[in-house]
Amino acid sequence: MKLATWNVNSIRQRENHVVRWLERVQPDILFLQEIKCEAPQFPASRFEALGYKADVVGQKAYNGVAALSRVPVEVVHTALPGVPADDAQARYIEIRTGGTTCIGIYLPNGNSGADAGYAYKLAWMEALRQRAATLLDADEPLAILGDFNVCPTDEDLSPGALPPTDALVCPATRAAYRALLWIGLTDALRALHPRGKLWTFWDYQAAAWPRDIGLRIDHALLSPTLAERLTSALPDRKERGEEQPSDHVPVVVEID
DNA sequence: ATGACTGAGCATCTCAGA
Repeated sequence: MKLATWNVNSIRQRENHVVRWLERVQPDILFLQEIKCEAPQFPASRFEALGYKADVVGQKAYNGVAALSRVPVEVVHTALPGVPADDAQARYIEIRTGGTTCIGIYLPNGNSGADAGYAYKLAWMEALRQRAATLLDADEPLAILGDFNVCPTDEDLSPGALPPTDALVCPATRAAYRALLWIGLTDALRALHPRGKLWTFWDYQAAAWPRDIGLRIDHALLSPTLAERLTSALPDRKERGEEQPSDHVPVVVEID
């Protein structure tokens, strides 16, 4: 099983990139983030032509997630259980394929909206931890992929790329990420590549890409039985060098 | 030489991203 996640920074701007990438990599499921449109504007037919069904959780202008699947899936949730029902932000999609639960997330950045914005990020992370714990208690396979907006350690960003107070790196954010690991999830990329740069994001500004100033903020977390069968896990750096790229690249994991 | 980005929207600027 090949699972992938990609923050595309507008699906309408990146439609052709995603089509070419699906043809090249052929994942079973690709989770998308920041599609930045509502479901009717999502170019589902382009992907259906390649054999991928689109399940879309959209909103106007901001956020928005989707799952493209070439295997049979059923949608279980389109919002994160435990987040207030009046939250209209499209950041979560939970699907099942066979007995495996796969979740795609776009975790709040936390740098905007002052104290309330950051509190929302932490509340969202705690709700995700509780949802994951519930699913792990059922002892069935679970994978969570997406843009977590967390650099888990100092090895996950170029030195000086962000101030230590930034919502992507500050201690409370990292503690909330570690809490996801403590309940039994495995960080797939670090499980196979414990050291070194594994950037998944390069800012558009300040020539970050040619200087290789990046962050690792897109992750794949696996339950124990999936982690035991993990055979590869890498960001696809090639995509950042394409014309008009997203600022994120895909992350791909393969499970035997 | 202290520079410098991208996208959506009701838009000629603001907000958000990270």
